[in-house]
Amino acid sequence: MVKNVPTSIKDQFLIEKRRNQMVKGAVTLFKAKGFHRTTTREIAEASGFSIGTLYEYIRKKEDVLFLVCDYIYERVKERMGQVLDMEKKSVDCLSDAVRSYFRLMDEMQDEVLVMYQEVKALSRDAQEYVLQKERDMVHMLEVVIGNSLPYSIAEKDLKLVANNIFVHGQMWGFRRWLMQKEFTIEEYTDKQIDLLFQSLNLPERSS
Amino acid sequence: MVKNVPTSIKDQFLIEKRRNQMVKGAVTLFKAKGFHRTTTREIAEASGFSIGTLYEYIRKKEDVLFLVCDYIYERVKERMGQVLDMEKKSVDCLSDAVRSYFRLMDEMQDEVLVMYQEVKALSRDAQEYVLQKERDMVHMLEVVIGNSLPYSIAEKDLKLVANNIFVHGQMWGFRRWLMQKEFTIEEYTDKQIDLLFQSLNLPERSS
Amino acid sequence: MVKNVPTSIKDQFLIEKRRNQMVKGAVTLFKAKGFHRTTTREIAEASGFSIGTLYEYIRKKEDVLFLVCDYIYERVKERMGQVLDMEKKSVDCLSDAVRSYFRLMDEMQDEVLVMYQEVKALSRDAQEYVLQKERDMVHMLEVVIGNSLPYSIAEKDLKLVANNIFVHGQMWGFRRWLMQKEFTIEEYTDKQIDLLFQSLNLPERSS
Amino acid sequence: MVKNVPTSIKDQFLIEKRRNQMVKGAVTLFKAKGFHRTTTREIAEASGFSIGTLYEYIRKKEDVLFLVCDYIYERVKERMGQVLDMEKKSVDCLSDAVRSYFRLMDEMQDEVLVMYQEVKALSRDAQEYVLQKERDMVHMLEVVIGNSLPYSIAEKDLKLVANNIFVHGQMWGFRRWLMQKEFTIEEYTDKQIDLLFQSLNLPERSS
DNA sequence: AATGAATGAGGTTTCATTCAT
DNA sequence: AATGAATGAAACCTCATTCAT
Repeated sequence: MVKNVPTSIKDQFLIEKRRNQMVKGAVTLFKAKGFHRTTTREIAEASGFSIGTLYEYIRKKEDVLFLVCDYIYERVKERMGQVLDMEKKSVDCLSDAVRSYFRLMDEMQDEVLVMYQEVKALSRDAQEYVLQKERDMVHMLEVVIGNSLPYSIAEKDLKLVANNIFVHGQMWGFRRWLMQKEFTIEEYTDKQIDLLFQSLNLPERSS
Repeated sequence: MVKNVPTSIKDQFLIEKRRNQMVKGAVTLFKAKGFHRTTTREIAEASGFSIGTLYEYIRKKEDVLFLVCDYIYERVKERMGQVLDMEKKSVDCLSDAVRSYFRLMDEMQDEVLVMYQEVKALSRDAQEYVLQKERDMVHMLEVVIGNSLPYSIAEKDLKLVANNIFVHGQMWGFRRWLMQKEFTIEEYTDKQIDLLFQSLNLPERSS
Repeated sequence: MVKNVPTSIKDQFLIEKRRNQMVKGAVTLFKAKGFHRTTTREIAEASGFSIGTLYEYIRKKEDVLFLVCDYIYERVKERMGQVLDMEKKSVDCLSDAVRSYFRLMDEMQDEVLVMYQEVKALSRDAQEYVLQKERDMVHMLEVVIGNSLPYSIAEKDLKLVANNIFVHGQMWGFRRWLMQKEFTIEEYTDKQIDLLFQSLNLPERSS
Repeated sequence: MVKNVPTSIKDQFLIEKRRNQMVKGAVTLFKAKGFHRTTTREIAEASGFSIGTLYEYIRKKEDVLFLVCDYIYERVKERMGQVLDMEKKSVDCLSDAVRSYFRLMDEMQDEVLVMYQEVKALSRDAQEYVLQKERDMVHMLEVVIGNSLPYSIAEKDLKLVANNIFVHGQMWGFRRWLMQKEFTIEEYTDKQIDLLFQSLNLPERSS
């Protein structure tokens, strides 16, 4: 399930460290100029090492983008996992999960925006990999919703609701110019949860 | 409000014709390879004329992308206008509008996908122009919703709901690999309208 | 049997002209620095046009080398053809052919040297193509020898003798530092023909 | 006359050992991909040590090629010396020498091919050195021929015949695709010796 | 109006070599 | 002696744009 980017470096710890530098530098650049307008030299510079060193840790420019995408999904999965681990299966759990997810999407706005706009620059393979990660995440939401509902719900409806929540979270980032002029992240979260609960016939949150 | 792409050609009719050829050819290419990976030569070829001729009708490659975006929004606005023109202000009007909008998003999937993935390649100016068009469209939805509701609703809630609907429509296209394996466009539309109506406390649709 | 190098130029006459410029420029450079040490920019400059233009007439640097090889073989085949066309089938015909071939190898020394040292830089495909041309040329020599001999000779012996002659011709060029200090091309030719005739038990040439 | 490649290692025995590893690995690689397409990293790996270590035993990549060429000539000279040492000066001696030389060329095919195709990648200095070795070897053949002939022969003719033999030997390797489909090494040797003897007016070999 | 040959800036990637450990 | 991470010059190639015909 893990797709490793080849490297000629042997020190695993160094790989980790350098690639983190890369992701950090690259996200800033991609956000500002997009993947295609960013040169590999700029990425190297922003990462704090030479172009030669950059290519010791990746094979192709595309690998940087893949690393960025991977980084995002790893973070999301980690966070979602924390919420899911909580064993209490109640309605509160759902609002907590959504709130948690939205907060993460707010924190990782830049990364999400970048990923949203640039995935299609990845190879078919990498796109498929990223898509699977997305499916996994939506599935996590499905589980939370399923656990939280006091009644049973059709599989398909579950899927749709989960997808809606998922997209609403990303939308906060990728439609920032439209949403963030109107709402704070708290307002946005509250209102979306209200709408969600209403559409699911759940009791008003006490908040 | 209209942003014209300069050209050295005098014959207005010819401009229209050639640019339609361009948009058609370009969308196919952009969908397949993305804006950056598509060359101007390919666009010219797909449009049925030479690279020299292409540059008689645009100034820069970016102009082609702009023309594509413009084309999409023109179509959406036109269609939404038709729905809005209907004077009856009832709940049915809302479901009709959403249904209509979703159907259009289904028809123009490719164009929407392209636009979604490539806007950031436009210049600030053009992006601002496109963003405004999007605001206009969301506003149209706000009007429809406002007109349809039997009760009054806060401005902010209206905006959020309109944005949700807008994104749900696009989501059908840009998350096609996830949605279209699960639903037909009719199912998707019905279910989303159901959820929408429930979240708005509107009576179940009869259909 | 012809392996065309793709180009984006449509004017056939122009292709011919530009490629001749290329071959001329490239041979000089390859002779001086070898294929790998010669840069595409140098080739473009030596050809009298820009790097961009160079790449309108070829796809890869390797194509230049292929064009050079092709040029040589075309020339040799043409010249050998002239000799072979002469219908008189006598011993003189053989010495004429060898003399003719050696003279050509002398004229095209640089090209032959280049080809000798650089064929292995070609792709498998191109190498196969070039090898076939070489087989063709050796076969032409076989025919001349066969026609000239007053007695019959085993197929294998014919092949060996033809190969020897062929290599002796090239050797004049690719071992120039050793041969050309010792002999003039006339001396070299005369002496090789003497040895050849003796080994074939043919009467001493009158010359 | 010996041209030493500088190194920072003191232990002479180690130098010898490591360089043998290098030559062995390098020949395989050069044969497969040519000198220029082979990277120093590959050479190091094929030699069984790290890139850092490689550079402890050579100064520049070219040194590896030089070492390979040197190795070949050392072997040839050694073998030819053995044959020459035999004091009997007869016609048999000539056919033995040729046979011996051809056998060596067969054994060292790969090395000879590599050297043939890559000498021009050496510096002027190294090329001059290698050329001198070649002159030495041709001269050894001249001596053998001179000793074997029952009549006197002009210096120039001697030189030419020696050169022909020399090239015929290498030709077995560098024209392998053409020769080795047609002949076994024994056939090839026999036939070439036949032709040689005939051209020198020597009696048919008994064998 | 239409064509397509020409241009060259600039992008990605490779790889010989160094040097601190 | 051995290692391998770091470097950056330099190579190949692409492609948006121009302009003479």
